[in-house]
Amino acid sequence: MKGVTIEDVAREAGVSRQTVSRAINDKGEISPKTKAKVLAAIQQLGYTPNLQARSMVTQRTSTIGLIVGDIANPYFSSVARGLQDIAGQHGYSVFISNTDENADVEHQALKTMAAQRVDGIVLFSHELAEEKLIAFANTYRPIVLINRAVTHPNIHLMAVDHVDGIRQSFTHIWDAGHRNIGMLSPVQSEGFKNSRRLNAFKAEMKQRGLSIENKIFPAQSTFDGGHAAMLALLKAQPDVSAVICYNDRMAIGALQACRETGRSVPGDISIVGFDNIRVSGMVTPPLTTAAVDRYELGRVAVESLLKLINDDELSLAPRVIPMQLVERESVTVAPTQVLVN
Amino acid sequence: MKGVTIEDVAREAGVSRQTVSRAINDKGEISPKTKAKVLAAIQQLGYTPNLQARSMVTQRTSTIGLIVGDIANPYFSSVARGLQDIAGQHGYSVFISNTDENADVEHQALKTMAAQRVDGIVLFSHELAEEKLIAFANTYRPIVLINRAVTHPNIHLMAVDHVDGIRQSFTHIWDAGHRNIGMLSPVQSEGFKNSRRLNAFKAEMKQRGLSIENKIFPAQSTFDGGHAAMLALLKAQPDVSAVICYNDRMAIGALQACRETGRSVPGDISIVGFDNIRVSGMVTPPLTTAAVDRYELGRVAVESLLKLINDDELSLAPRVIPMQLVERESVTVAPTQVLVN
DNA sequence: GTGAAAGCGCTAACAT
DNA sequence: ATGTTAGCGCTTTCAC
Repeated sequence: MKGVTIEDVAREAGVSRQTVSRAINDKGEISPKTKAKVLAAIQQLGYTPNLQARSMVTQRTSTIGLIVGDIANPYFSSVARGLQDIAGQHGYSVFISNTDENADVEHQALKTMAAQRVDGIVLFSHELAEEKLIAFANTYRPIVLINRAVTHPNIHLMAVDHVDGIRQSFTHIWDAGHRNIGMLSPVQSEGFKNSRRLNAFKAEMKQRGLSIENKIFPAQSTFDGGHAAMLALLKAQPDVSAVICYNDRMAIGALQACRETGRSVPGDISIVGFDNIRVSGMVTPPLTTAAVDRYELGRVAVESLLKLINDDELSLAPRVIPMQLVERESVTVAPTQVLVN
Repeated sequence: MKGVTIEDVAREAGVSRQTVSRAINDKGEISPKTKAKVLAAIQQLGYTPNLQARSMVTQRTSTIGLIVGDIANPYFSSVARGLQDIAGQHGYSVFISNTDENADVEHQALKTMAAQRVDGIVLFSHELAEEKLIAFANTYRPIVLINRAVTHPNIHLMAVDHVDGIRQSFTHIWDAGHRNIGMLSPVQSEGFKNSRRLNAFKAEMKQRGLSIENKIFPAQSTFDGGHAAMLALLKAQPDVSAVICYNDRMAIGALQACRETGRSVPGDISIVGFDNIRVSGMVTPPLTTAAVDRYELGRVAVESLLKLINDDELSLAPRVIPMQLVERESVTVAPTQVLVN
């Protein structure tokens, strides 16, 4: 970087540094004439204000941090895009950091953002211990925390309504007449104790008087996992007529399992995914799935963050982001089902 | 942010600011005892060094910029991930900015990065006028420019070998006995004058003595575009036996077109994609396609960038990133072809 | 309307 | 081994 400073501009324009500063920031009175002179000098020297130096005095960096599990995951990258667009419109640059959902890495990412003095942080965190998150929030503000409930004055909560997503999916297949319903769920792990989606499924089943006995098949939440779990479900429940999957990757694996075992989707079995990943519209049959507008999520997250940044006292109520069911072709009415209700 | 500074730590530990600095940066002699004392004070106060302030004096921000077309595009997000991982290992944070391949936005992104005083920039740029890029490079260094040839001492060139990718694809289907070969290409536009992939295809055809007359069908480089172009190709060349597509999205659209018109892939027609996007392994049939290791690309790009950052004098020779053909199931030997050669 | 002085938080260079 | 001085590039405050 060529080291042209405000001093150089001042000399070139024959004014003081302050005058240059005034010309740049358009505040404080300055005669149009000198302003033009300064601007010309800036142009000629190719001067770019040093934001770092500015932030030393303004205590604002015009920078925000986004911490995600993995930017290569389309879910996060869409959120990132929405966030960046709005941030950019407001003159903010954004740092992005990946955690792979590892507690230590999450902690480290937070510290780095703080060291960079970002003006605010949008955080996806599953693994970092609550007390550490709170300890951090005690020294930093504001944080927009997504899909996790940690109460703290410096943390603004925002969550996608997964429960409602499952409810919509369930209602959709229920209304199509399905009664023998299964679910492909993830395996419960250390850092993943309670799946809101699984619990929502259980609640829906219970509410309709359906037993969940032998209806829930856990596996890795991947294509292969979905494939294996579907095979298991098919074996245990040959008559299953509709399956709700934890996510689209599992659903696509399930599609594959159906194909291999000679079942037609949705002819023999209806399948519903969750997430609406890019592939979902391209598989055969195109997948019906519950979706969040991820770009919108990113947008909403920064907008709140920006408000929080601009008002130290502000505290926002937790915000719920709705889901919608994207109806494609993997669900149809139950074939020869006797409607019980 | 709680404003605890090096001064506070110094007071707490009963030493000078400089001593605190020494304890933090582990350089310059310092007695283990005082160092421990300082570290304790840091711990107690929850002090985080202000990187902005540090960079004012070191003239280094520990920050790099990545400018891509669209982070929501899996291609770029994978590159980003590779880049971030390596950058992170070296203590660098990364700013990411999207351009949507718009010249003005690209220019703006560059200026913003410069204003943030990032230590280096990895740039994907198609649209920015060459003279503007050069003008920028005159004031900023280093830049790693990917997939575009602009010669400048401050710009290090890095390009994926698309020509070789097409060559491999072509050779693959040629060796499988195909002779009636078509291509689905993008439409030539303002900012997109010469497709290296299309030119490579033409070259391969010519070299084998094949005419390109009525064999190249342009469309939007999307799923729908591929679908439409394939329909057109099928109409013009009912006997086409293999098709090379500009990218996987077009290839998947082509798959769909084949399905609709009752052609089996690869039974009747072999199809080759380009890019190896995530979906490609999941469609039916799984797509044979030319791939770059995108994570690797990001990795290699930062590694060069870091070298350049650490040596003002260094200048690196242009670097070519190889492609590999990922052989899946959309290509098979030509059915009833008379081998001419 | 413009300039001079002070200082943001830190480290490099030079004392001690 | 530790402290003191100066200054990075900018804006804020207060003179003029």
